[in-house]
Amino acid sequence: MQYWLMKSEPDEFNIDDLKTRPNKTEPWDGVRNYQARNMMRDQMCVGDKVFFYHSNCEVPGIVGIAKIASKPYPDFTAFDKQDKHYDAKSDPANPRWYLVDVKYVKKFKRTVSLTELKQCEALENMQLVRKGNRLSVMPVTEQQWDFINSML
DNA sequence: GCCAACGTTGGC
DNA sequence: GCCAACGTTGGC
Repeated sequence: MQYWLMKSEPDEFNIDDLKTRPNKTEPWDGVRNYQARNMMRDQMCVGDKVFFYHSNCEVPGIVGIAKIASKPYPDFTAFDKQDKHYDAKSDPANPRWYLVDVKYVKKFKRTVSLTELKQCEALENMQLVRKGNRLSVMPVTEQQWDFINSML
């Protein structure tokens, strides 16, 4: 089993939205970055655990835990002309973009803020705290996972 | 294959 | 709202 961190802008889709979805599950659509896609398409397995991260907001940070709830499958929003994430170059016969379903596990009692994460020596190699990092999906090591859970 | 121009992300 | 960092595009 692997661990991940996935970012979402809370104005668009936050952890409470995930919790109130049918079956507490939502397709993680709209990722249009190849590195992030490769991780979802090639590495994610059902049952992998995910830190749910709120970005581009008042207090950016990790707000809870989710898990991977489906195998990777083509991102259907790329085929929908009405959709904000429509991509004419994604051919349904040979899809360019993939996603997985993500299911709610729990919300932390408090947000573990980015500021706080940056202050931890144990996390200095984490991609998230590196300058200029813009990846919306990234791997987390078991050590990092355990450490962050111990910060609560 | 280089690289300038442009668009996006996301912290602050 | 600003802007640094980074990814993508497209001319050459």
